[in-house]
Amino acid sequence: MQAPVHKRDANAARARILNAAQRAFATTGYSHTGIRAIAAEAGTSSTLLLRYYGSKAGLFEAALRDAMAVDNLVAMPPEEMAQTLARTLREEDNSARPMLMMAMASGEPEAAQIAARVFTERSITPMADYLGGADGQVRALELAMLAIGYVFFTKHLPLPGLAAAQTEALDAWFTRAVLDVVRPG
Amino acid sequence: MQAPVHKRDANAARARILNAAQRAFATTGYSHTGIRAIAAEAGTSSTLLLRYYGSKAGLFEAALRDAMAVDNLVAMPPEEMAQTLARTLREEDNSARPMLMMAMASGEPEAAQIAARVFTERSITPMADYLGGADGQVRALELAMLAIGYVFFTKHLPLPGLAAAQTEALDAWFTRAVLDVVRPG
DNA sequence: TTTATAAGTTATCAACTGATAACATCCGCC
DNA sequence: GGCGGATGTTATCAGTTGATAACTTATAAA
Repeated sequence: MQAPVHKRDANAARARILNAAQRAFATTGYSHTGIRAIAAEAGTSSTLLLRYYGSKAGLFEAALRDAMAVDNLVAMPPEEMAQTLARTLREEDNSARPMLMMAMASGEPEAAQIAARVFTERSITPMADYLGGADGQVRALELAMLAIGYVFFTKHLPLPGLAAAQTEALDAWFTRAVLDVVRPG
Repeated sequence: MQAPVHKRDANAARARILNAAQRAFATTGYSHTGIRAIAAEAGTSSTLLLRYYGSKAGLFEAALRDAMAVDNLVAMPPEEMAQTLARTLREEDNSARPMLMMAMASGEPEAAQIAARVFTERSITPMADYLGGADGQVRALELAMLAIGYVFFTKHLPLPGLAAAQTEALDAWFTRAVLDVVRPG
């Protein structure tokens, strides 16, 4: 047999696969990302990937669930939370990754259903609890709409002719809109 | 040969194909919509479809370009325009169709590039001209972000546990946000 | 009436996809 | 020390996809 590149370590392999999947799904989309490509990037084979995660959809769910977390956000005071949410979504690609995965996968019926469920569990619900009140869930959804819209047109779709000055203005508008939702009135 | 269902009429066939494509792309997505399925729904064959539109991507571009138009909107006074934009996006499925097609197709590199180009030409630019001023384009993009976000979570992704009362509250917020962009200050 | 061409069909290809079966090998436990 | 399960690999399948070639038939102009 061909000498294995990595030492035998199932946990490490699982982690490598999960990481490769997150990157791939967020950049190439769902149906255009083959399990062979993910496995290759993780330095293993598609068969092993399937053994660990059951199916491509299972891997997608695991990858999305792992990437999506608002724990650090809901530990901050409201104003700081809003600022941080807007800033991380603007600057760090990793923060926008779950949103990108959702947007990318929303075209595939199977993946879209998974995305909706995971997003509700891991983002909407905790954020609604954090915002509190009778309209907590509605406001969490408003944040989700803003976030998807912003990520969609800044990171996801390569809009031709989007100048830097416009990006700055959009950033300012987005931050203001998030603040208005978090701290209404 | 089998008796043709329709009389020979190239224009009619083209139109049937375009219509079927718009419906299919907006509901099933891009990669999950086969040209065979579109052709069948149009009562013809995939070969004819390809002869008329060159390729699947070509058909997608034609369908999107045909569906996407803001002519009626930019003929209204601002306040009415905002109200109409929000209302049609809320109520009529046909109005949200271009947005759905964009959201669905954004996961496929090829289709996403087409969508970005067509959307810029047919929506962003005319809307920017309509809004006018130095920040016209930025405000047009803000509207686009709001629209995509709203459509995404109300029509596109089937979020489990989204009650009617919440939908109403979201509609109100969305309408208000659109108005704030169109008529700032 | 003849004929060129547009309109439409059937058959088929080559590539890729997710998934499965069968096989090889390393490592911990008794 | 050897045995069994976990870890990993290769080969292969069956289905689907977009696209093309080759073939028919209706229609409109000369």
